[in-house]
Amino acid sequence: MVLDLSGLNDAQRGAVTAERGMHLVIAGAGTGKTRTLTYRAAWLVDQGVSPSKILLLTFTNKAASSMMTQAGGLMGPEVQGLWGGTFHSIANRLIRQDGKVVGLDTTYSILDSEDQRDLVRATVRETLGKLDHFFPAPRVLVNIFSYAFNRGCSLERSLADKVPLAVDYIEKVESVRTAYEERKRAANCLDYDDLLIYWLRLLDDKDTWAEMGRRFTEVLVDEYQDTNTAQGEIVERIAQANGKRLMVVGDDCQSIYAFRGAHYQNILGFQDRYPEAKIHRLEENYRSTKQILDLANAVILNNPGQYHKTLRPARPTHGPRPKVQPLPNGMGEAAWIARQVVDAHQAGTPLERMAILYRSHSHSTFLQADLLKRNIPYEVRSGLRFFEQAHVKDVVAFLKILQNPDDEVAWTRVLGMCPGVGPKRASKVRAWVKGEERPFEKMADGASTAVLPPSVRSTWMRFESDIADLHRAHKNKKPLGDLVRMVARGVYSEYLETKYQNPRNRLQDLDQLGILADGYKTLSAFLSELILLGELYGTDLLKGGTDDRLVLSTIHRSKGLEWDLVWVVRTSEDAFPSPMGLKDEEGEEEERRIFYVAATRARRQLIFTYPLLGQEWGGAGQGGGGSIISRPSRFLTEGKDFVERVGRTRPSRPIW
DNA sequence: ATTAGATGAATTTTT
DNA sequence: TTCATCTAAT
Repeated sequence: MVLDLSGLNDAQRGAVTAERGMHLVIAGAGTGKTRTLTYRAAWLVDQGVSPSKILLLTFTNKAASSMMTQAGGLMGPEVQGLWGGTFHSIANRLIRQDGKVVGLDTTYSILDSEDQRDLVRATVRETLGKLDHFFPAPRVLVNIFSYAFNRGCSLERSLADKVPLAVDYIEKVESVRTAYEERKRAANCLDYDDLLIYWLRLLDDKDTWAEMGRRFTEVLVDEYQDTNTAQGEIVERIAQANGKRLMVVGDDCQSIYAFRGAHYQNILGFQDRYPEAKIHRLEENYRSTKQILDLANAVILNNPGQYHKTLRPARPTHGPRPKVQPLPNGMGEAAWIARQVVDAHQAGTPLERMAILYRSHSHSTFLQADLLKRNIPYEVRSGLRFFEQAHVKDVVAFLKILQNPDDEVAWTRVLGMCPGVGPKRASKVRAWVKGEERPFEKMADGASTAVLPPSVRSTWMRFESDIADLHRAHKNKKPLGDLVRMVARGVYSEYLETKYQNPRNRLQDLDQLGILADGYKTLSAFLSELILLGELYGTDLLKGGTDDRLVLSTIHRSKGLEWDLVWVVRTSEDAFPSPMGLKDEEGEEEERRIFYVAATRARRQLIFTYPLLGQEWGGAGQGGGGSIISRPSRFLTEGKDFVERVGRTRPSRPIW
């Protein structure tokens, strides 16, 4: 393979062909970050490094998949050998393989955030009983635990940061965490953070640490500004083991995951920690017009602590100034944008080159309703993922108990589907399972019904026999898709029909799930990837038909992507910056970075809209809530010299 | 003793 | 739309 580097600019080429060692690439939005990183990987292979010795890490799945696609374009089939993915998915691959070294039972299940919440809820109920109203909700507790780990700080600090009103509960919160950890261990379940914890444990072990250094002679990290303390530590320990061969790429201005413990100090401090590291700067922007970059640069300048780089357009591209359009209300906003989309489409821009972005998923509801009404094909990249839909999780729960019979969360879910069985009776059956040597074999004879009252025995018996059949099919190495189909056609189908109003659509999803499952060799690989790569499915697999679809996405999930036309909705003071985000000191700066990310997604045209009437809370029903006149977002005010405001609908009222 | 159904409240961002 | 708690029914 001879790699053609002529398409790169000097700065990019410098980074790509730099001698092997420690490198920090500071790269603004649209400057070819991922390109540089994938060329680097291809260049290393060109230099004789085996692809299987290169570890490419990113923070999100989308970034990982676009990186692997690009790398595949450069190096062809050799890309197969590359170790590329998110921190969590790589962690899973490594500890499934070697977890035994650190005392892990490698048939573990992975908990998603809903599972975590359920388990925490059960733990709270059992350890604390009744609580007063101000004790943090399970969902919040999960956040607090996770934030403490990802930031590497104490639980108390985390609690004070996230829920200052609840600091007095610290002891109770601590006891819940202890009990939760214990419960996970008993159920042989790992949550997202545990995946990283066990990777760190592997690195604690001298031998596996050294082995890891030999295994990955080159480490490349994308979106480094989004790494948190734990991830930063993983990267650095591997680098210490492999003779400091590490390249990290990032943009401190695009650090938007502080709520998860990411800190752009990680990237700012890199030079201090590694004085020998070589710094590369990419400032030539290949994406946007000058008018868009001017706005982005002007707004981010209001963040004092940021590395100041000015994005320059690589080519002299000009276009219209970004526009600001106030509209009467949320529905008007949606309708106006939809009309613009239609116009642009008729003028020749494919839908897939346009996107509508928003701060929070809830801002998309009016848009979805309007697009549906007009028959405009769209794809939503926020909210529930394929895997997170209740019916998919239901079926997956059946499969999870086959892989890991100790999985309390999955058992509880399955048991809860049986009428007459709630939390209490479920725990009796779980206790029975734990006590049996071969629970599945015994279930074929209806053995577990003994612990239930007579009234529910016959119903549960049918669940039992389904589970026993599944177990047998799995032992006989039936294709994984068959297992999915067995569940979907068994007792579960009755549950599905009664529980959900749209059973037909859901059954179609389950067909897709079966097809997806057929592509995997092992149950464990299927289950892990479903959870860890969840967002990659759903949209791609399910909505057949046209490929030309408009994208609706949260700004967070839009990172790293680009479109010709971008609308950013709800850019009013009451929605963006998000009121929630302004709680602490650094909140405003983070919101400003989010705004920066949104603006720099656009290639040719950028349009901000906001509703003059504030959020309508309860929908159509109660007319109580919002008749407050909104003001445009402070970020638009900061960039007012670089935007054009159009269609003032309230001439008497000064908008700026 | 448990569960199921109803009522009232709340809502950022991701692995 | 989803979540927690209260109350009625089994």
